[in-house]
Amino acid sequence: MLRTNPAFLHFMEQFTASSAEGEAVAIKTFAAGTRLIRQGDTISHVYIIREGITKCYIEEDNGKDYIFEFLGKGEITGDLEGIRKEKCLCNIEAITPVTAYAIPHTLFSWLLVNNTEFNRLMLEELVIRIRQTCIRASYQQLYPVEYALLRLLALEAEQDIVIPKKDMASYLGITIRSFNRTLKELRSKNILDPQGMNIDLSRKQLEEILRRFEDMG
Amino acid sequence: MLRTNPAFLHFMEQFTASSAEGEAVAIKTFAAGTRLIRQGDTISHVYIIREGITKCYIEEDNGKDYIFEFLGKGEITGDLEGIRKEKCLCNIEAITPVTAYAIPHTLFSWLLVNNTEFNRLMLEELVIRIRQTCIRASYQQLYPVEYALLRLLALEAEQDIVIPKKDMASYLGITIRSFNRTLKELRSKNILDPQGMNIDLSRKQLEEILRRFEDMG
DNA sequence: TATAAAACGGGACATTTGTCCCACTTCTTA
DNA sequence: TAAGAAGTGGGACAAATGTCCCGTTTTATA
Repeated sequence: MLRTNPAFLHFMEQFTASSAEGEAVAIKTFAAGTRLIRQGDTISHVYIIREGITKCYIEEDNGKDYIFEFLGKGEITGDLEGIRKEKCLCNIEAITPVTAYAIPHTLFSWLLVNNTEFNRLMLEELVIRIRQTCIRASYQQLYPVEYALLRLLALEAEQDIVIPKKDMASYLGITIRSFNRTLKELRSKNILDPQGMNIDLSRKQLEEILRRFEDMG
Repeated sequence: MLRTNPAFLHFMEQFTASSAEGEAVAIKTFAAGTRLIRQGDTISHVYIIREGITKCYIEEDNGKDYIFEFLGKGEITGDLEGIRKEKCLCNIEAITPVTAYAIPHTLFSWLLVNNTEFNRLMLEELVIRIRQTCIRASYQQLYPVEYALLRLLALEAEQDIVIPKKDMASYLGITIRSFNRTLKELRSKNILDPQGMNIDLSRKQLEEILRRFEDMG
């Protein structure tokens, strides 16, 4: 759920410090709640997050949001639009204060062609993104919400970040009402702790429950 | 829904015809119903479809399928696994007889590094795939099935291909029962023709109906 | 051509999810 | 500190979707 890319971050640190072209890279800061990128806009920079957490989401015309990922250190965004000049697909919104490298499209394109390492990092990043998006789209479509919610809470516990409830619901593509209802059911089954939304099981027990969903739906 | 990539196909035709390295590329044929790639396998080739149509889908442990795309001429598959050596994410199954270029991973990697055009084509392909997957995941999650079904039927009419009902349902991530029910509702609203599943509206009328969904859900 | 196998279409019912609404808390800020 | 705004949690009902099942039609094949 919170993607990071240490290799990309490391590359940028090196690149800005040691290369002449690195001077074209600016560092921008964004307050929590502001957007790095606005869906539908045409942009001229690619961002690589240096610090902070953002959410990447589509706002549908009916007013609902669908969050794809939370992006942290080293994640790149605006890259799709840098590679194929199209309007921005998603909103990228800071949910904590964010600082990011801003790379002009000209430099971005130049790096893709002239820097093998950068090109490689970009390819791998795109591949990871496709894999994760596909895996999630599939199980959110084919398993009950309870299953997806448990997986989400497990991830949240591993990385210890706190995501607003509203955003978790949007990540699952459901309403807050459904989200709350499912939480309550999990509590009544003693899978979550009585008040909060923490998983009240050992890793092993959790896996056993997830497996049960998978064995027969 | 049926993705194709003429530029990729064209590249392969040129490459196999004119380059020495092209000799490493084999042409394989697959009967309808057989798989080019099996989910979970480790593979050593990338395929580019020369002729025919395949479906790209994940089989979940609970027995349900989720189809991401139907892939036609010029589409590449096995590329994710060629870039990052991981187990296959999806099944690729021929739904018509298929012939495809089979490119060994060694050559694939070599092309990515040494052939700027190929690298470029690959980047663009990945970007397109991400965009489409994201867009679809979002609206399938946030709009009623009726909306997604209409969009699907509109696409099917444009390209004129026939997809089995079972597969259309899997593409939408729903059961055949729900699929039939929705068809019936659309017929009773005179949006589809009385017997079949063809859209019985002008392009304009259809867009009007889709817009209504988008304006308020 | 006869028969089995597969696809099709839909009724009846259960489950899941959304919508609407309200009471209660918490947070702003005038 | 009071008043309004925003967030929380959940009841009641409506709508959407899945499950199970059965009779019909189409397709494949012996």
